[in-house]
Amino acid sequence: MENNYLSKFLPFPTNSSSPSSSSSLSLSTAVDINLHNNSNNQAGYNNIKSSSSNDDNNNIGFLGLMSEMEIPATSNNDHHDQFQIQSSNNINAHHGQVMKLEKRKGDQNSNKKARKPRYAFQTRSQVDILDDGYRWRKYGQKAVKNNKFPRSYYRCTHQGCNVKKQVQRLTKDEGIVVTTYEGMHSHTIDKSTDNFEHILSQMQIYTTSF
DNA sequence: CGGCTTTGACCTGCGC
DNA sequence: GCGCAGGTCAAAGCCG
Repeated sequence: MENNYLSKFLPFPTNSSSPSSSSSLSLSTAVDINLHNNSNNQAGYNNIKSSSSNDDNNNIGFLGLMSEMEIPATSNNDHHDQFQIQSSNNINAHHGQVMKLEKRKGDQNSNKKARKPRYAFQTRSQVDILDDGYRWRKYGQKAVKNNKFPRSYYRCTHQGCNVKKQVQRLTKDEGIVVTTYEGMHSHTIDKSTDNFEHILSQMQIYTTSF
């Protein structure tokens, strides 16, 4: 049920499985989720807040999700390139950078490559890396304008899986971590994600009608 | 030794 | 055209 719903938005299969073991995260209170199905409905993003009314360092509040849903395969429009997280901080997770799946040398055909949808999660957490059960390799880190925290770039290490994610902490609220997923995992979870599943199970999902 | 992180260089797109 | 910012590469180093 919820999992099905979630799996619609999450960049990974949410088939509940994988029992026990540890991860670095814990969750002690319920959190609210607000799912936004694309669109310009960014205003609501600012209104998302965690119901866990505490700032306990160990708690994770899931503050929101934004998604850039499927880009019409045949669309030739470029404006899809612009992906923005808008928060009170003006995080700009933007950028229609063409994915360089191959070497950067002379992109032979100048076709516009459609970008994969990206999903941004805001979480309140002490740790930057949410243990979602997949294995990630960090491949870059960049200073971000107007943000004292760098943005980190990760790629799924599973063979043939091209999923990427970016992790960035807000300047204005250092407790908030924005994780942006790009692409879909084509495989099952690599390691057990007890706690993450726990997190998911405690999420309260709010759907807004558009 | 293999897997991972760090980090500077490089590439690309965009705005002026 | 230039400069800036975002995104990626890849060599070097670290660690178990």
